[in-house]
Amino acid sequence: MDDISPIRAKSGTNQEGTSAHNRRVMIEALRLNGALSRADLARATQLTKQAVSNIIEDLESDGLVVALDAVRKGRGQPSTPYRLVPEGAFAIGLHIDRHLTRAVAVDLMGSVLARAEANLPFDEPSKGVEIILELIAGVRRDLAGISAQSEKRLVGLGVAMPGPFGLKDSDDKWMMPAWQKFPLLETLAKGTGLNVGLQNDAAACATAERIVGAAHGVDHAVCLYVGYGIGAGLILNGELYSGGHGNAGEIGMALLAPAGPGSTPLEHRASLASLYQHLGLNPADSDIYEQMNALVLAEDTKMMAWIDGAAHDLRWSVHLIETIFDPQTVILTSGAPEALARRLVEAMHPLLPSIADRPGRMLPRLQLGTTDPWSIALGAAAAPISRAFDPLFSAILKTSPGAA
Amino acid sequence: MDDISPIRAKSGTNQEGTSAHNRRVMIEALRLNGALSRADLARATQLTKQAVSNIIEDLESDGLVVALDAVRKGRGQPSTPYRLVPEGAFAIGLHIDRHLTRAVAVDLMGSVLARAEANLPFDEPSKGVEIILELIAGVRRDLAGISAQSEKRLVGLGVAMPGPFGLKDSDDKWMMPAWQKFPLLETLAKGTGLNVGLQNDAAACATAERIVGAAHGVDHAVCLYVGYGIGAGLILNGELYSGGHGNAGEIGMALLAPAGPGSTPLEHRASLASLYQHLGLNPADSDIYEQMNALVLAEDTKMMAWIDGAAHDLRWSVHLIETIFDPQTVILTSGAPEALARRLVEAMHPLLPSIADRPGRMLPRLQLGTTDPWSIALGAAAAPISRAFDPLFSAILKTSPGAA
DNA sequence: TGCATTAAGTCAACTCGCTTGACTTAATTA
DNA sequence: TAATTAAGTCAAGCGAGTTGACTTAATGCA
Repeated sequence: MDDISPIRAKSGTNQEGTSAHNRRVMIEALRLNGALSRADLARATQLTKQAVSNIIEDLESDGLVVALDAVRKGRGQPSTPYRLVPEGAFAIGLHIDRHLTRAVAVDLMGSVLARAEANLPFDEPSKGVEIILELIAGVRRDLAGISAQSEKRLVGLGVAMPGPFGLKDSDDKWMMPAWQKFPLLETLAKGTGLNVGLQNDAAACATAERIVGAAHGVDHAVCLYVGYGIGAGLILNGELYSGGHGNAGEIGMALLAPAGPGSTPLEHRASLASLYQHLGLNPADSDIYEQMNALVLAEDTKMMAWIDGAAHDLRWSVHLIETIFDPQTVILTSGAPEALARRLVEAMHPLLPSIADRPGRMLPRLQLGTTDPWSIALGAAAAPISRAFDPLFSAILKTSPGAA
Repeated sequence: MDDISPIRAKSGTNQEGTSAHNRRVMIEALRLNGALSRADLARATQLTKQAVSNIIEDLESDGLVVALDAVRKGRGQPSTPYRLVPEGAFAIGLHIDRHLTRAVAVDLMGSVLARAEANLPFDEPSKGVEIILELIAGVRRDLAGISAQSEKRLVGLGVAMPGPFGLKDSDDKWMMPAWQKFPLLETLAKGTGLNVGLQNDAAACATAERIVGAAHGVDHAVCLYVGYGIGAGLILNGELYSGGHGNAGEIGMALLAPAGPGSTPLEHRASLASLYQHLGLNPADSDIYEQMNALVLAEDTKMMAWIDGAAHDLRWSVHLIETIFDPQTVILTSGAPEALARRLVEAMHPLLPSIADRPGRMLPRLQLGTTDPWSIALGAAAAPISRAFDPLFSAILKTSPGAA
């Protein structure tokens, strides 16, 4: 953000930027529409048939798209649809949580091809990094067994971990203080030789919903993630928004009232950490997931009470989010078992009135997203893919580091 | 957003898009840095000297920039700095409020060159539009007296009025129901022959702060506007964010608590409307501004009580905004007298803790912005200028309607 | 059966805007 | 006075989308 030079200016662009943008537009169009012919693409992108032909030829020789069988649909020469090749690119995603870390390998379409997990020492990042590097190496080996070209086509490593990042030194047990100070990204970049990017867990969840979930093709969506903490992933104008310092959406610390006894952080009321505390569960238990599921299915009184309490605050969070962002939809995702997340969404209804309560809505105001515990790692992996292949403003600029 | 064609895709770009982007980058660089030589611009934008030379030549012949005297600064040939020409473009801004409407003409630098105001019938838009068209015509005449080329260089008409827009039919007295239904933009477009754009008052305020105020050159800022209602103008990634349906930032309807007795819209506690009600003032009084000012200067008990109450809720609003957006700064602007706004900002301190409370901050967490009652009209006028001259993603696309 | 119609896709020449590298201009410094 | 440094220009080059004519291959109608 802060330039070394005192002159502030955006970067210019040239034909390379044009070409990069158009390639990305093609890829996005194929991702959103499944398969399209060159003529379809030309109409949709407003480029000429010839320009599209050249770009598709390039993409095909790069192994990113393939032709399908020609289809006859009425008069005229049959069209040849093209679709993305899943094996056209791969990425590694890493999800670091308090007690556990997960790594996945995904392809261009966001399918998970390999996965691995391991326990993580909460307070010893230097040991933890070794475990992580081993985990990543394992996933890479698995991936290499699936596609011989995987290493060449690996576009990066995405890391997701609980935020917020870069605050004052803090010993807040909600965060992971030892990890906050450790030079994680540099170490991982050295250890893997890959481009490394970081986002918080909620942002990763939103990225996952955008590539393969409920936010696919939606340009304005907010993804509420109820994990150990709670956060919101913001998709604004079709891009993830990270704020001035990368901490946008870190609503766990949001106070529920301006002052007085109700002035509690949201995280203390509506997060799995608060649930564990309420129920006296130990988050380090290996069967914690099953314990929660059983309690929900049994309609355990204390569980139901927590759900009602959390729903009360989440309902209002949705109201505030709608009021502030005017999104097309809000998606609730969670690291909790699906039955629990479903009960939570049900308990949040009826929603509070807001500007989202408008005529002619296409999407529901609130929907249940994924509850797959691997989805954050998936979202982390989707981030480098998105950086490399989605049409972004930054991708046209001369300083753009991304490749496509 | 919703295409007629079932195929969804972004538009491609070509050399025209490249050129348009680079022109805009030059203009923005000159706006942010005052005056720069071609060599400076080449370094800042990462374009070649030659490319910059050609673009500057074009801009000069278009009357958008002029050369200043050459400056010697060390070895080498002296550089010739260029600066923007204020008379390079003009725009009209219109601020429609409940009882009053204001029109201004501004130049490329955002200086107000002409202004006019009139009372407006609250319930009769068809009569109101005639008044408005007359007002605009008057401002245009004044502008033509200042610059002979003004008509040729008029890039558009920006309209700001209280939102939210496009909701269910409502007779909420806080809104302007008759105006919501009236085809205002079409009528104004026909009546003036100009491109017309609409934003809500808080967004206009943020646009004004960005072009000539505290948000100049800041890419992540939120502008709280305390007017008859209350709203937030969101500047994210250097662009105004409007949400999925143009109502982002309409926080007046945000409930202050999830349920129960405290569940009041923010607008009922922290807006000038609530102040008028609290003090028993009549907003239609012509000297309402002076009345408020006198009460603040006299430290009137009821006034101070309102300030304390509003500050209580606003302090918390700032906390939530910081938590959700992670902006570089929050700017409080108001249609109230400066003394009142200043007291309000003072009463909001100390601010609540949030992620904005970080080490190494450059900008204050909260600052007082403009209290000029004309600033919304100014912001409305700045919008078409921004659309036409700022580097925007949409400006590189083939469908881009803006001119530069 | 045969020909007009329609649409996908290609060919080759063109244009536009940035790039390249050498060159000119004009100042400072030794 | 000559070397050095930096701004800015010149002219050829190149890459990517555009243009318009052409080819290919279906359908539909007589």
